[in-house]
Amino acid sequence: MKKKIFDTIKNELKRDFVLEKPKDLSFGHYATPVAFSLAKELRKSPILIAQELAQKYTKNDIFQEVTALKGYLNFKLSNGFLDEYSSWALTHEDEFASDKHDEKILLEYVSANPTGPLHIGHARGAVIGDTLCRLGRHLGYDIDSEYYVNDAGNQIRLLGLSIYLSGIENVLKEKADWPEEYYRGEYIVDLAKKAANDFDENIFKDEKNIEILSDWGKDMMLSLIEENLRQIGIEFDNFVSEKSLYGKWDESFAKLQKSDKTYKKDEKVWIRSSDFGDEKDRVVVRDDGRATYLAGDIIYHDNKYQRGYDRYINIWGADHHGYIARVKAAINFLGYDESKLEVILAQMVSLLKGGEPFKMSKRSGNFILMSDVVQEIGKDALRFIFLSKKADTHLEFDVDVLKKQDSSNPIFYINYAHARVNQIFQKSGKKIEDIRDIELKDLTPNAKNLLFNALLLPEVVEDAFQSRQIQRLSDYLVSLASSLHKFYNENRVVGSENEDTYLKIFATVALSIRVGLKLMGIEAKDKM
RNA sequence: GUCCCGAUAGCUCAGCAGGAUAGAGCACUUGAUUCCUAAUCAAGAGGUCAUGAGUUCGAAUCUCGUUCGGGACACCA
Repeated sequence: MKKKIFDTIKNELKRDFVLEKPKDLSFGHYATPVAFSLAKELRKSPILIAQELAQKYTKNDIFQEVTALKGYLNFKLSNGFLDEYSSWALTHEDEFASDKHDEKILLEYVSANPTGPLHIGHARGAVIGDTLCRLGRHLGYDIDSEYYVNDAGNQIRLLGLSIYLSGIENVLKEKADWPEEYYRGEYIVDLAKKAANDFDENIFKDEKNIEILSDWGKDMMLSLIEENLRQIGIEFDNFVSEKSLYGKWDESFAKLQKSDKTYKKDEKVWIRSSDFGDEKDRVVVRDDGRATYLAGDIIYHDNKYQRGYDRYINIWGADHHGYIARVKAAINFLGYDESKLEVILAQMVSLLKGGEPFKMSKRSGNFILMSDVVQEIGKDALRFIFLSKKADTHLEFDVDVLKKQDSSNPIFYINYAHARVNQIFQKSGKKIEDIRDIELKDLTPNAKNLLFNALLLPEVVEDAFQSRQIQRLSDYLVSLASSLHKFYNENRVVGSENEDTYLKIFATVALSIRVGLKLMGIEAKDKM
């Protein structure tokens, strides 16, 4: 809708301009302050310019009225335009708010270490990533989602060791000698017991078995993580194992060396990441010849770029921010365009319940499990809360609020609007097919504005994806639901002379809510 | 010390490449139900947009400084 209007206006204007929505719909549906920027060039008052411009749009099917007010140019859409669009949308639900784009995107998210179940912080990145994926695909982007599995290195050995020691204590009932760092938490004990069952108790009697337990534990954790993800409606296209890429190190390393951005110092190999704003250069190969953790990411990104996407999006926890510069540097040194990589940082989450804040820490064992929160408030509420706040702000929320069944709980409020429309249709005894092609006549300003709001979904979806600001979609749905509730309270639908007209508008509202929620991974309810 | 993110109503947060009178929800006060679910709606009250300067027709929004809060600063992954 916006695109069409933009083009129509541009046809006359023949220059770039900003199209915005006025604060108050009584001004118009769209507006532009273009006269202000023209004022300087033309050396005329913006008020006059706006008046002259408004004249140009008198003959037009899309606009009912174009007016100039205090220098602003306001466009009021015609009933016919909105009506036609509404009819189309109601018969093309799957295509509504969709689009076509050519870009191929690789979206990497979650990528939590397979050393424990997902905690609430992981869930935020997971939900944001999954929703971006849904939005992008609906808009016609070709997106692959990917989970990078850190299945090599110390933390995996630490997992095996933790299971091993836990087995000694909890299965063999002997005293174990715990090192300073190890994984805590119930799940380690569970793993130890399961290991005793799957293998044999004797596995805890020889330190050589730690390696076996590491590998086995990693697999167990990965399938637990996949199960956690399924709980909130997330499935990945690919899982890429860090370990499996290690064989390619020589190849990637050779590319790096060609760039003359590597050098040897103190028997180690460094990359000049400080050229890219990193605090200092980083070691990629230690003096004993072993590659560092960064090497893993270098191979992985080499691998990603070899697969030839137009754009790469990584969603990382905020604690990884220091990593962006060095990974981008490495990508550049490998000979690729690092600007194709976009990193979204998901900030920390604090959870409240009864006013008590929890801090989470993966190592300490007192982190909040995502699955516990899902159990408390359900998948939909969890998804919604993460999608209703900007990724880059710290988020604090109270689980008790999301359990409430009233307007303080936004997901409930939206669903209620959707269910309400459904109930009204049932009362009226009509179906969408009965009213979707009728002509809307004599629309009151309020009815027209409600319809207009419902038809905004496509541009909101586009904007939410392009700007990676998903909260714009959730905000929109809340305000659309609010408009519906308001209209419902002011107007009787069933039995009124406007019944069909209102049903059609309501159906359009419900359509936007349903499609919008679906893109957020939430199924709209027909009944509360 | 360096870097990243933030600071908007009592609380939790929006504010869309600067634009019309600063928004929502919660909480608070008041009102609406013989009628489609009042699980809702309406009205009221509540703000020096942390702070100082700059840019310009115009700043919550852009730039710089300051203050406060959170986080990150491994040859660990």
